[in-house]
Amino acid sequence: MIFSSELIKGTLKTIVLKLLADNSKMYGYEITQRVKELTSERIQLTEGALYPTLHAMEDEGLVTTEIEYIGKRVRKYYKLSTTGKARSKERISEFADFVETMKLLLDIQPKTA
Amino acid sequence: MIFSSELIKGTLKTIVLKLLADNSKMYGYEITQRVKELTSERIQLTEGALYPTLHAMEDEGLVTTEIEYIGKRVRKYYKLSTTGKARSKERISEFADFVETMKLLLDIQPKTA
DNA sequence: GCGCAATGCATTGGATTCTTATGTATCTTT
DNA sequence: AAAGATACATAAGAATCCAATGCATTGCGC
Repeated sequence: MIFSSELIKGTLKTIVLKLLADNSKMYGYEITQRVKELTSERIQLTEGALYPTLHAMEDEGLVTTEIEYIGKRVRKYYKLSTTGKARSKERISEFADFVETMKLLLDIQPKTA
Repeated sequence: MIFSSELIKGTLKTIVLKLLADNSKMYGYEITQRVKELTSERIQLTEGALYPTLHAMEDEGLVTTEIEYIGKRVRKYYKLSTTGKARSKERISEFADFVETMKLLLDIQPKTA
């Protein structure tokens, strides 16, 4: 089951920030694959959404980039700046709070694992 | 702290469906106030977002409406149709699954209450 | 009784965000 | 040699939400 894209809206930046916080550097395609893998294919980032977001994050100063060549193929790595690391923590904790609020609102019971 | 509207995106319909599932009938303004109250002001639905959504839900057959007059003032009640009730359950459970997936992805620890 | 805040409906313009489609190029597998 | 995976990118359009605005009624304070 793939989540309706409606739900995922607004979480893309948070997801990217988290992955970059855990991995010193990643490139765009790698991010899409990692998310697919980590979520058992339930969240699929499209490149049309991801690249503009990464560029915006660069403009905002949240990430820096470096180009590598794998053979003749270009690979553009992104890594978090200091600001980006702080932003990452902020967004994740904001999401956590949001989830708690939504759970109360929707009467969602904690999973008995 | 008010959640960044970015996060709330995509959850509006789910919230409305849940409130209508719990209350046999509600009107627009009441929904905005109830959400504000239930979330300690952290989620504030704007009317510009809510009314178009309610109208869309009516077109989709998820809700039916009835007009009441309080004095001379119009009040438009919304109630869930059978389809709407089913949709409500679907959306809430989808959100619950989404949250679990995101928690894994973001390494969010369950709150020790 | 007058003004302001609250109640209650609604629409519009704009911003933001994502999707779909397309484009280019290289590398790997069959 | 073709097909699929890797890897970048943009552009047009849809969807969704926000801020602003408008109208009308009701209640409260002074």
